[in-house]
Amino acid sequence: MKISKTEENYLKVIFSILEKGKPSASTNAISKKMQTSAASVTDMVKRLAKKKLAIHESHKGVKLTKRGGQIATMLLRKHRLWEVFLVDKLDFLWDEVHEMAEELEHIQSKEMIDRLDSFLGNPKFDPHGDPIPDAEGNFATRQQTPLNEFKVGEKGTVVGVRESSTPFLQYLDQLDLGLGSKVEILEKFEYDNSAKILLNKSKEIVITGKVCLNLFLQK
Amino acid sequence: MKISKTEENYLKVIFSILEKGKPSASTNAISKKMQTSAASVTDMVKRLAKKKLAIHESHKGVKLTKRGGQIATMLLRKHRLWEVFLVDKLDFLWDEVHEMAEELEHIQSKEMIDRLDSFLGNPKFDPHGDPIPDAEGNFATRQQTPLNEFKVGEKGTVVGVRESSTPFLQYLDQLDLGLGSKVEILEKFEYDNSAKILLNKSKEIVITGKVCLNLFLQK
DNA sequence: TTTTATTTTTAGGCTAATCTAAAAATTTAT
DNA sequence: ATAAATTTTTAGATTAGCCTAAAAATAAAA
Repeated sequence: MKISKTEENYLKVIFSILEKGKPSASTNAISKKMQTSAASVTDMVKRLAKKKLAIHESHKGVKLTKRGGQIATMLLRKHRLWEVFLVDKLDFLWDEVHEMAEELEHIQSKEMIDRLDSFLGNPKFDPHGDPIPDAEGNFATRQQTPLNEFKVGEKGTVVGVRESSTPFLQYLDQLDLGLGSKVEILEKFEYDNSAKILLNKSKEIVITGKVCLNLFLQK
Repeated sequence: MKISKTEENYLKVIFSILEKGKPSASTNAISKKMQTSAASVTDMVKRLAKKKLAIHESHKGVKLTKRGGQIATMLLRKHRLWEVFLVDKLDFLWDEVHEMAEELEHIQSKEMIDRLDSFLGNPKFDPHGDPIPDAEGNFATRQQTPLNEFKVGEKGTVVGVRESSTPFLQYLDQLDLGLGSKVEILEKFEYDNSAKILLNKSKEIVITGKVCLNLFLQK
């Protein structure tokens, strides 16, 4: 059975909602992420259910079947491997690759993606620190904590970002605060959740609460 | 103006027909190559004409506008560069890459393809010996002659194939007669256009008229 | 607990790309 | 030059994916 690019995009969005711990993805949540009307979502969800990729109970949101989840996972694998390719081999910056990977992730061949994986040296994380599923769909796990949960005096290394929008990533580049940066918390300001940090043992900077919330560090 | 994948495929097919020296591409010729009905072709050709990508006079076939030709050329560029990537970097065989390249050629970013070009070392020919247009759309030319036009005693190097179907390429692999092979014509048999050749200065083999017709050599 | 607000679904329509069958135009052959 | 064959176009239908507007179901508030 053939799965269209559009269907794949819905599976990805549903997967990303379920991944956040929700028991099911609501029509509205999906329509917001997909930038389509709620009516279109209902349409598509029924089609996915008919293809045994999703489970849909009227007015109760949608879940993915095992197969639906596998497809979504392979899309993440492809997306993230292509991002590594674009950054490592074609020298793009981490904030430039998302759109291209959105297209590349729909290329079919499993053999190709497995070879790409090994060509890239079987990376475990993409340029934003997100884990890359292996050929069987297993994600690497890593002990990581959002910066806002760190206490004064604690140290860590930036290993991921919660959000990978271009403006946020460019802002991090400006701060010189990319993946691999060493951070020590010097002060925390409760009234706006900002913090003063020592960056790479050399530079003291103040970062906002939003940045603290969106950076993942390994202690 | 957005151009769909389907429209791109039509442009490619029309371009390939015009490339063979035809003054215009007929509805029937296009429908055969596209595996669709003639009626669908008429429909699409009108759409392409409305978008100023093609010129269509009823019952007189279709030509491409400058822009239509440019788009087709960029598709060839993308297709052939991806084929080089798949063979040189991911170690696929020359007969395995066509289908994957058919998908990859529709990825948009011009910046990406230019970087891919330089990552691959600006190759001038793809794994089948077909010329790769540069970023401005210029094709490399090369003095090449089909093997059937060679005379007894003449020598040459295989630089291209007229047809790149999987069975033909696999057959060439079996004969050990890939790109770069050195060939000397020992005998020509007129009754069926077959020939006896000395391959790589070491092995004498007989090849059929069809093979002679489909191999391009540089003298 | 009834009213109000929100969410979801249904109904009906649109466009791109396809099809088959039939009509019109062109080409080939007698 | 007219008939026959072929090619091309038109007409009308279909499917996927989308829309808006209205109806139905559920959740929130008074």
